[in-house]
Amino acid sequence: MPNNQFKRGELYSFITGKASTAVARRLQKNFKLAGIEITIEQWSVLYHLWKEDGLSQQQLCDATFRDKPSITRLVDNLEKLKLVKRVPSKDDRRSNLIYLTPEADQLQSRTMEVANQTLNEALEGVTHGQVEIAKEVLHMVYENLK
Amino acid sequence: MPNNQFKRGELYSFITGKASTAVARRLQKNFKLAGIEITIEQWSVLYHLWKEDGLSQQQLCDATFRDKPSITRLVDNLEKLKLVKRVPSKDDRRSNLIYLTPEADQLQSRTMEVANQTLNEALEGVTHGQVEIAKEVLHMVYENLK
DNA sequence: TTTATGTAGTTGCATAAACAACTATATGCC
DNA sequence: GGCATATAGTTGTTTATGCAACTACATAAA
Repeated sequence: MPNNQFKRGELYSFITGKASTAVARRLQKNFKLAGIEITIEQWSVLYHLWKEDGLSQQQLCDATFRDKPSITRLVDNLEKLKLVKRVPSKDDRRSNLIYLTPEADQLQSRTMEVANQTLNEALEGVTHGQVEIAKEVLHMVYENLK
Repeated sequence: MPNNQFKRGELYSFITGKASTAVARRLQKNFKLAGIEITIEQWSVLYHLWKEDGLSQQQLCDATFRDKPSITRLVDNLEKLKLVKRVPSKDDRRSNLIYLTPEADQLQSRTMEVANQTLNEALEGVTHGQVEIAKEVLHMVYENLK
């Protein structure tokens, strides 16, 4: 079924490229326009900390689908920006718990607003039903490969 | 509609993260298992050159949705690997035309086979109709933000 | 023909990813 | 207790991205 192969190939390029790149760049641009000087990778870490503070680096790895070195360096950079603090865990001395600073708390509402606006831009003209199916497909792709 | 917001937020994370990361990692792993020693970014450039040889770097930018510095460096690395050659254009002396080497030609069939296998793994259990809708959504997202 | 403006490509800098090798601490078993 | 093994986090190296500044060439208008 060569025709189907070709169409799948297109999906492939969408999944790995075009759409996610476009979303990432627009989000970064909108952060900058709003005067929010963080990267989207840093944002993806803060996003989980805003939901629940004091996560370990390993928990951040699981939440953000990154490996340990990536989280080490993202936390390094967030610490440099004074947005988080590493606090050694008392229960397990190998482990750091990551806490938000007041500066990071201040950033939350503006940042989430920009993210929501960007999402609305991205999904303009897309129906709720289409979104549900796209989510299902992307979820199945993830489950197939994780 | 806060419930819908939340569900959109999930799509967001799928588009920018989970699924595309999983696909990229699996593809890289499968290349390595097959003894194909290129990165998926290099592959995405070769992919277009296999379709049509002698593209300019600007045409590769458009085809791969990368900026010019990214293509400059990908072509640098592909040249180091002796997979492509820069040939100055005679029509426009600012422009390089990128040609595949015999080594790159040799790589094509194995590489495309691995890519197709990986795509089949990724889409296992996903129907043709679902794929079409996911493509449509990702395309609209891209068009909304490009 | 000169000048302005646009386009192709390169370079420098900061951030991030994948992978491998490493240290330190915890846990489970003899 | 003491040893093997697992887990949390760090560091080094290579590759890649985004942005800004730059060079060289092309084109169009005065």
